[in-house]
Amino acid sequence: MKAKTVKELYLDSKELDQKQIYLAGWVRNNRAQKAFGFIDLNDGTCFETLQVVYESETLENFKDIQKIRAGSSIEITGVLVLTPNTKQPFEIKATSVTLIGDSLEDYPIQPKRHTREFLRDNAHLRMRTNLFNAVFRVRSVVSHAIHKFFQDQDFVYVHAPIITTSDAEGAGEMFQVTTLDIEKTKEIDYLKDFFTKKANLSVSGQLQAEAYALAFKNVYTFGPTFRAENSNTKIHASEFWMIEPEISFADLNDDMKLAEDMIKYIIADLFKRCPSEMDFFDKFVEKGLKQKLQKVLNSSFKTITHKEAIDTLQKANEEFENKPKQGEDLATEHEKYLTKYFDGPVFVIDWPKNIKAFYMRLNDDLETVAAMDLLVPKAGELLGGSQREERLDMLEKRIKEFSIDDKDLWWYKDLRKYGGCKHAGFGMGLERMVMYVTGIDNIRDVLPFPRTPRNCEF
RNA sequence: GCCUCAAUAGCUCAGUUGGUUAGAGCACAUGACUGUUAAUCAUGGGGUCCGAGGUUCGAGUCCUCGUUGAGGCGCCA
Repeated sequence: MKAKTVKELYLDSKELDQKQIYLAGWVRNNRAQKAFGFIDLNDGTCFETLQVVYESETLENFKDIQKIRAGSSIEITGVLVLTPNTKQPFEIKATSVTLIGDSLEDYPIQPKRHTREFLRDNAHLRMRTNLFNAVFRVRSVVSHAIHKFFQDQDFVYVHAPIITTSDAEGAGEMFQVTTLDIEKTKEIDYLKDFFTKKANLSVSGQLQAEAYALAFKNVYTFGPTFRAENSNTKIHASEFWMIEPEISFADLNDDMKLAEDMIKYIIADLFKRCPSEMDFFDKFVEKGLKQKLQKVLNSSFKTITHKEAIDTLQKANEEFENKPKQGEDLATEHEKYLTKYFDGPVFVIDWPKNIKAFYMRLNDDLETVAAMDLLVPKAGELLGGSQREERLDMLEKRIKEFSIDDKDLWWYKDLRKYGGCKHAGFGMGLERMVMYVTGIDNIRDVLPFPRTPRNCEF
């Protein structure tokens, strides 16, 4: 008999009524009574569990089945029975239950509430809980939705290099990559290192994506990103996944439109494909989550300039620890106020040129750059992007202003010499998107095995 | 990197002003129970009170240092 999955049973329960079923999975809970008992079985194919009923009359090994502990893997055959008057729409009346892999007495995942911290310490087991099962299925579905969104519009998926010798990306501290024996090397000579120069893990694939955009028109990257900052917050990790689309013959408005369309596409797809998971988050993680996301789907994102943002903050009847000032960066408390004030995602555009990266296009006021940050509650800066400086003379001027060593940027400047055009792009942290749509407020709980300062277990 | 807080049974926690043998619920084991669904009930086993030092007649409790974790800020996606 071909094995069924729990998901298939839920999809076809009416047709399968009274049919013999074979399937395998893991025991979430086992409630044994004198002459019968109930097993909640999850096989990983969907959020729901399947209730298996076993009875002493029909099962020779009834006494053994009663003792099967949570976490054990089992194989069962039985008859599907519709049960419209109970909590679950159907169940399986077992004709055989076989223990495949026992779960020892000290199994950490019990049918009870655990703290997120404890489950983080058990990252190899935590996806067996309702919460993390839902989180990591959603992470997968969001990733797929992102690919669909771009591929359906003929964007080319570019695998940006993970090792780079360019130090000019300017997006943060980098992890060094070397084959030198650092325990034995006293004076470091990079000419003797693997790449004959100092190499690091990439903090962004953007510069390389620009090169591909100027051949394929529209491209995106989607891959791991590494940041070595000693950053201890709920929204930072040392290893995370980033999506970086880059679009040619496009300006900042096109860029913002793309970001907004993408976010709405992801949310709509999630509602369609993960209704059980979204119900669970709405009920147990963030009350009102679904309504919040529904509202995002049905409204246009707000846009304000950096100057207007500071004005709003200065007029606010609120004591900020960091006083908002024109020409200066927004502090976390400012971002939080703005998202609350606008009650939804808000683009902040036209940032002072000195606090943004060298490659961002200078606006006609010569004071601001065509940059945008999309702020959302919980995840903070969900994505950030800009129109790129396509004018070679302006770019070189900006590189000088930032005192950047541009010897590694020759190829990047070439892109302005040979068929350059206006282009734009943004970078979105996948984890921040997953946080936003699930209501989970710690990035360590949306990464399969999170890497943060002092933590590289598993 | 800075600041604040925390660490007691496998898990979640209580533990009074420093005072006898450190408790509860869940989990686990044994038993009871004819429809449970975080089942229920009874009985039982289970402790390096984070580590090292110190104060004291006496430390889970007070002090110092360390480790780990959490929250906030900074940096960023």
